[in-house]
Amino acid sequence: MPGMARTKKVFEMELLFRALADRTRLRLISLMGDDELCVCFFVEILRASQPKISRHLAYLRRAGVVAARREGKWMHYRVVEPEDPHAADIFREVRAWLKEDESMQTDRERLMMVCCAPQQPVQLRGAPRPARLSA
Amino acid sequence: MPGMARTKKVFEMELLFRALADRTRLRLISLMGDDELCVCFFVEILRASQPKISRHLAYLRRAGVVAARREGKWMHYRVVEPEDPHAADIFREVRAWLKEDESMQTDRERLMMVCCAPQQPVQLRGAPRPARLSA
DNA sequence: TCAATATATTCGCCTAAGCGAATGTGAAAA
DNA sequence: TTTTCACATTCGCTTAGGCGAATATATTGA
Repeated sequence: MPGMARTKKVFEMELLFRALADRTRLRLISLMGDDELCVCFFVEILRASQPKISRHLAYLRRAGVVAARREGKWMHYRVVEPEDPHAADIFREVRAWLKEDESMQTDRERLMMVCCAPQQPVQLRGAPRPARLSA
Repeated sequence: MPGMARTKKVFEMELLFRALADRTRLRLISLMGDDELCVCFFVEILRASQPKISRHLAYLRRAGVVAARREGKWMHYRVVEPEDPHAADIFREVRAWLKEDESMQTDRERLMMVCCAPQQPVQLRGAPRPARLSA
């Protein structure tokens, strides 16, 4: 039924924009960048409660914007490009925007500081560090 | 205070995405295209109640996505490009996406049919036709 | 001045969704 | 096997926002 497909496309647009319409979720997407990141880092950097972070990550997962991978006790989240080419274009623009935003840069700088510090904060002892930042 | 400015930017992102996170509002933006359009046409084409259309147009106006101009009894709405260059890029991508969406194309075809018809529907007698379509 | 027209706003109801607090779950460690 | 750790989910509450119905407002025409 072609009517269904049309409706579905617009629904996916709405889904994407709803996912992007929240400051916490924008910060999560910005922190992931092009790498995987462990949940405990989001909690540490955003200084938000763990359930709050988990709920927003679940929201992003349901919207198809991120994917999760389990590694032992830890969950790693990464950004997923939308299949629709237009959606992918828009999503790329959004991430470029986030890269230039000052408050998002501050978050990422804090992430670098935490990852590269000789001594991890108590919450993060033993947590798997993001690949690119730990090199 | 630089902290304010940072927060404001992200808030404007959220505002834009919330404005885009609704099917009716996407249809309104798509119908405006690059022209002004009179409210009565939105009501006619979307086959929605006049208060519903007005409320969504007010929402878009508050979000800074459209502007309104009065001409006698009629109100004309048009799309406004965001000031922020990244926001403008994203908004352009969204409108390009809308142009390629089938259901949005159907709306615009209906608009052309109504505007170019020799006899306007009862609701639209005397309504000012959009500039480019009435030529 | 009064009625008609085009549009905007308000009201009451309902759902989506945000938050903190508490609780559940799966994997590793003890 | 029990405990601990990392994370997910649920619950109760609150707000944003969508809708139809009714009403308000602004402009024009009679």
